[in-house]
Parts: sequence; structure tokens; C-alpha cells
Amino acid sequence: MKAKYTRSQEKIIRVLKSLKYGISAQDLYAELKHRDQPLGLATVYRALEGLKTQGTVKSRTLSNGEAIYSVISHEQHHVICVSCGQSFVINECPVHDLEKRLEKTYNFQVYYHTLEFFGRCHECNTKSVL
Amino acid sequence: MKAKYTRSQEKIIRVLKSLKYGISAQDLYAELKHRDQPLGLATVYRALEGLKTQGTVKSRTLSNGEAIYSVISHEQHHVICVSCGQSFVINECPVHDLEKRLEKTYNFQVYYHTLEFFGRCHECNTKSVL
DNA sequence: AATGAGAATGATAATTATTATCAAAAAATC
DNA sequence: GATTTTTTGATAATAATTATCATTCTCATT
Repeated sequence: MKAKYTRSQEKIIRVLKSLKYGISAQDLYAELKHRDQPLGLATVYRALEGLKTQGTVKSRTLSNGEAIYSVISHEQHHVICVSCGQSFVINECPVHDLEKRLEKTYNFQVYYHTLEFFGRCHECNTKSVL
Repeated sequence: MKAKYTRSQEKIIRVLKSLKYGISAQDLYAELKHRDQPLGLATVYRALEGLKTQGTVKSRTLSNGEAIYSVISHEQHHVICVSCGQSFVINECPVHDLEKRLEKTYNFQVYYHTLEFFGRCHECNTKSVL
């Protein structure tokens, strides 16, 4: 287990920890510039990639292809409407037992998991929007 | 609830049902051509989008940004190595109770959910690959 | 302090999946 | 059968991500 981060990674961790929700790489790039801690876009991507493989940061990919990054800490899952795209956060999570079992069965070290429910929100359902 | 599909959508459903695992839009496009049922690429995307909002098809997005589509039927979740990218299929799923509860709490119609565990596989862990 | 090897960085080009556009073809409706 | 609407396909446009490569920084060793 190494624990050293590059300067870029440290900047990024600081920003991520200051945010309540995840952020895209592009927005992170803008946010760093805004905080007078600018990093090249390529560096942002590289640093995030590194943090991800080290298990410090997690990402979930939206359906438009952009990835949302956040530090691995508080569990936070989502309910997403396939019609309007709006998403709610949920905090319950019943998979911890399964997680433990998977680690044994597959000899796999689990860093984090994602759980997302897709469907239609009340509004889109009543509007019968397609 | 309408249930009519376009011709393209029917072709696509037929292919998806014949596959044991999900497939990307690009590969689906190639597969359709290969089966002498060619569709334009734009049509493939459009049809999938439609099937998704109707709740017939689900997708999960890989970290490289490409979306994997499959018919909503058998539950199938994944364990994914953040280092080598390999993924295993798991069939257990302990979230059905939660799902029912969410539908009530949020007045949300859940079509499907995704559950993915990210971490490092045994091989990458022992190799200490970064 | 100077040096030198290797890692990290940044500007930019290249890649790739997806979406938008728009005219032609097909289906549905009258 | 004419017309209106929907679907389709070729292709251009978009946008996120990755590759390239020259430059800069780190830091161990002299």
C-alpha cells in the first residue's frame, strides 16, 4: 500500500473533499482554474485515473458518457428518470453482506460499489412524455 | 402504455434477446449488418433510446464511455477490476425490498437497477500493477 | 550546489461514441 | 390514390476522453 499522491492528485482530492456531490472532469478542470490552482486538462484526467486505480476516488458514468468523480466515503446511490434524466440521491444500501461474500468468493478487493435505479419519475409518468 | 415497436426496434429486440450478454450500439450495428438485417447507425441509436425510455431495454455505461444495452429480464450484475477492466457476472441481488420501498417513497416507477462492484481482482492485486 | 534520470505536467492533436440535421422512403390516414 | 406523419439512413457536428511529445519538476547522488 503506497499512500503518496502527486501534487495534482492532492489538489484534486482537496477539491473533491470540499464538494458534497461528485463532479465531472471538465468541471473539475474549471473549478481548479477558478480556485487559482489550475491544472492542464490532461493532467486532471491522468490524476483522476490514478486515484481511481488506487481506490481513492470512484466514478459513475452518466448516460451522456461523462464521468462523475467523487472521493470514496459516504455511500450515495441514485434513482434516475430515463425520460427527463433527473436524479435523486438515496442513502439506504442493503448490499454490504453481499459485498463481503463477493470478496471471498472471487478473491477480489472491493473498493466501492454503485447502485442505481432507473425508471420514470411521477411527473414524466403522468405527462406520458416519451 | 403503448406496446407498438418500430421495425428497427423489433429487429433490435430480436438480436438482443438472442444474446446472453449485453452489447454496445456499435457492435449491434455490426451484428445487424452481419445478419443481413442492416440498419443505419443513427437508427440503431434512436431505436435503443426509444426502447430505453419505454422501459424495454436497459443500459450500463462502461468507464470508456460506451454504453452496453440489453433487454430488461434476468438480473445480472457485475464485479469490475479498476486496474485491468475485466468483469465477472454475479446473479445474487439483495435490493428488491429497497426497490419496492423506493417506488412508494418517490412515487417512481422503477424499470430496472444496476449494481456494480469496483475494486481489484486477485491477479492485479498480487502483481501490484498500477 | 550541480547533475542527471525518471516522473509529472501541459498544450494540443487524435480518437471515438453519440447526437443533430435533413432529405428520401415507408406507413398510416383520409 | 393523395397527403400527412413517421421512420430511416448518410453524413456532419459535438463532446468527452486519450495519446503524443517536448518541457519542467523532483530528488537521490555526487
